[in-house]
Amino acid sequence: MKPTIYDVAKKAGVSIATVSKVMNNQPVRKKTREKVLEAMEELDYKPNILASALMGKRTSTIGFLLPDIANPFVAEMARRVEDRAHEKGYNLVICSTDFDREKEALYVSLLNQKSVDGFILAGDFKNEDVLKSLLEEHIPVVLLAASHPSLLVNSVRVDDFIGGYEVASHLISLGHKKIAVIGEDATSSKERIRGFKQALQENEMNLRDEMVVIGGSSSEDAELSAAKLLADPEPPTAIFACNDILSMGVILAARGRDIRIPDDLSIVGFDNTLLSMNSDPPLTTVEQPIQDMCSQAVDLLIEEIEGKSKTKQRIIMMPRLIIRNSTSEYRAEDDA
Amino acid sequence: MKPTIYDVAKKAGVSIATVSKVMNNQPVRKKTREKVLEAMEELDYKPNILASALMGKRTSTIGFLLPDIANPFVAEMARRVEDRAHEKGYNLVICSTDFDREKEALYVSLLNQKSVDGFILAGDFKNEDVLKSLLEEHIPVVLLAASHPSLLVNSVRVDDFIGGYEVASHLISLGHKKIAVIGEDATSSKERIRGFKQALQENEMNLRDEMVVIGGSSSEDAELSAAKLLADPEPPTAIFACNDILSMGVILAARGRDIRIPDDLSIVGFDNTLLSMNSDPPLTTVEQPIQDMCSQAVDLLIEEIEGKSKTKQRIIMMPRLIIRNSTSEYRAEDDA
DNA sequence: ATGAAAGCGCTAACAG
DNA sequence: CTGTTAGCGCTTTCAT
Repeated sequence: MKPTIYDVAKKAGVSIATVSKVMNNQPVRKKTREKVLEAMEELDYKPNILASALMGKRTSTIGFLLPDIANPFVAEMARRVEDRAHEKGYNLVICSTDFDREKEALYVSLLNQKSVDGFILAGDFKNEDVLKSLLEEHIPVVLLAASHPSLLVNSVRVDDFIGGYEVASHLISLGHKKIAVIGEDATSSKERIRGFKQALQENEMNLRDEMVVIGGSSSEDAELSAAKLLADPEPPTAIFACNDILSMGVILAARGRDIRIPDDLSIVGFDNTLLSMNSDPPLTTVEQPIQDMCSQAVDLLIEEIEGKSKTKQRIIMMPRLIIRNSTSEYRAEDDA
Repeated sequence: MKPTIYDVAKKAGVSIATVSKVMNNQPVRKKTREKVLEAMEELDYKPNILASALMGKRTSTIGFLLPDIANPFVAEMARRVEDRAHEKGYNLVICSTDFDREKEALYVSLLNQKSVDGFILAGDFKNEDVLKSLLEEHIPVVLLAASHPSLLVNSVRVDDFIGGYEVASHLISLGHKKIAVIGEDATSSKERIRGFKQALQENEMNLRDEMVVIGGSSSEDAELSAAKLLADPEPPTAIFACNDILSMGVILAARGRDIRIPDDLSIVGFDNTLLSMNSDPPLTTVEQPIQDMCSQAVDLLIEEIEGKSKTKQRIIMMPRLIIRNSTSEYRAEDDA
C-alpha cells in the first residue's frame, strides 16, 4: 500500500499531528522538521489530497466549462488557462457543454460533488439559474470570453463591440456598400454585430435585416447561410462572419458558386485562429488577446479561491484587426 | 451546509448504513428504500464523492495526458474521449505535457494523489519509467494514438505504417520522383516514414537521407525545414509532412518562394484536421478514425477500471487517404 | 433487513 | 513545540 501519514510519523518517531504540521508549514522545531522530511523522502510519501480535502482543504482543481473543446479557439484558450492554472498548482477538469443548459447544470453539479475549488465558464453560459446559485453559494466563478450585465461576477472578455466596429470600418474604407453578417446565437456575436452596425450608421449606411443571419455554430451552418445570402439577386460584396469557423463555411459557399475571394467577395472572420492563418485565402480577422485574457481569468479565480479576493471585476480587453487577403477594395463590375 | 448522509438518515428515520445501502443498491426493504429516496429528494442530497473515494470507491475521474490541447487534432480527440467518458459517467482532467518527461512525471504523480481512476496517455509518452511504474502499480492505463512494442499495455492507434505507405503510393502514381519528408520526433512520424519508404522501395525508388528531416512539432519548424529543402538546387516536387500542422508550414514556405501548389510542388499531410479542409489549397491528407479510436480507448480503460477487464489489447485501425487539391501529376518543366 | 461502530487519511483544536 | 483526540462523509463488517 501507499504510505500514509502514519507511516511517516512512525518512521520519523513523531506523531501524525507533527507530520501534518510540517506539511502545512506550521511551527515545528527545525530538527524535528528535518526528521519528518527525511522520512517522507525515504518513503516517497505523497499526501492523499482527497483526505485533506475532506477536512475542508482545497482540491486544487478547477472546473472549466466551455462550449466545445474541439473548437480551435476554445482549445487555445484551454491551453492558456491550463498553463496558468498549472503555474499556480491547479489542475483542470474540462467539460464541453455545447451551449446546452442541461449539460451545464449536470456538469456543475457533478463537479461540485467532486469538490472543485471553483469554475471558469467560457463563452455564453446559458443556464442563468445555475450561475446564480453558484454565486449564492459563494462558489468562486469567473466568466471567460463572456460577461453578465447584471450579475456581480468576475469576468474577462474582449470588447466585441469594438471588434465589430473595426471590421465594419475596414470594409467601409474598402468601399463596400452591400454587406452581410453571419453570426451564432451568442452574446459575443450579437455585440460584434451591434458594433458593426454602429460603424455603418456613422457612415450613413444601414444593414437590412435580411442581410444579418444568426444561425448555428458550425462551419456547415454558415455555409448554408452564406449560400442563401449569395443567391440573392443583388448579393453582398462583403460578409462578416462572427468567428473564423463560420468564415470557413462562407469561403466554401463562395467557392461552390465560383465566387472569387476577395475579388468578388470580401470575407472577415474573428478570433485569429490557426484556421484563419492557413485558409484559402488567408483570412482578414480580429485577434483576441487570448493569453492575457486567460491568465487574468485564472488569476481572478484563484484569488477568490484563496480568499485574497478584492472586489469583483469585469475586465475588458481590446481586440486587434488583422488584415490578410480575404478582403479587398470593392470594384463595381457588371458580370451580366 | 450541504446535506450529508446523516441528514438524510435522520429525515428518513433510519441509520446512515441504510442510506448508504440504498445508494449502493444493496438489499433494502422496498418501503425503507422509498423513504430514503424521498428524503434524499427533499434535501436535494448529493453524496460527497471525496468521502466515498476515501473508502476505496472510484472517483469517476480519468487523467488524460496529451501533448498539447491547442493542437486541433488533439483537441478533437479530447472531445471524442470526453463524450465517451461522459456517457459512462466519468470526467476528464486534462494535462498538456509537450512531450516533456518532467511534466509527464509531475502530472501523473499529481493526478495519482488526486486518486484518478486511470490514465489515457495520448501520443508518444516519453517517460517510460513512469509508464512502467503505472503498470506495476496496476493503475489502469491506455495509450491512445500510440502503442508500446514491449510493454503489456492497452493501446489504440491507427496504422501509421500503412498511412505512410498510402501517401507514397499516391505520390508515385502521380509520377513524382523527387520526394521529401518532414516529420516530428515521435514514433508516429517514424512509422509513417517507414511505410513511406517501403512503398518507394517497392517501386525501386529511394529516399535520400537529406530528403527526410525530423524536427519540431510546430508549423514554424516545418516552414524552416521546408525552406531548406526547397532551396536545394534540385528541389523535391513533392513533400510529405507527417501531420497537417507541419503541412501548413510547408505551404507557407512554398508560398514564400513563389512555388505554386500543386503545380510546382505537391504536399500531403496527415490527420485530416479542420486545417487541411480549409487550407490554401485544400490539403491531400490521411484521415484517422478518431471517433472509433477514442471510444475504444475509453472503453478499454473503463473496463479495466471497473474490473471487467479481459486481456490487454493493442487495437490498430486503418487510415484513409483523402485526396484534395494539394497534389497533382508531376510534369517535367524547365523554368530556366 | 437494519443498525452500531470502526476506519479511510488527513486536519485542527486542545492539552501538556 | 509536540501529542492526543475528535471528527470530515462515507462504506463496511458484524451483530441483532
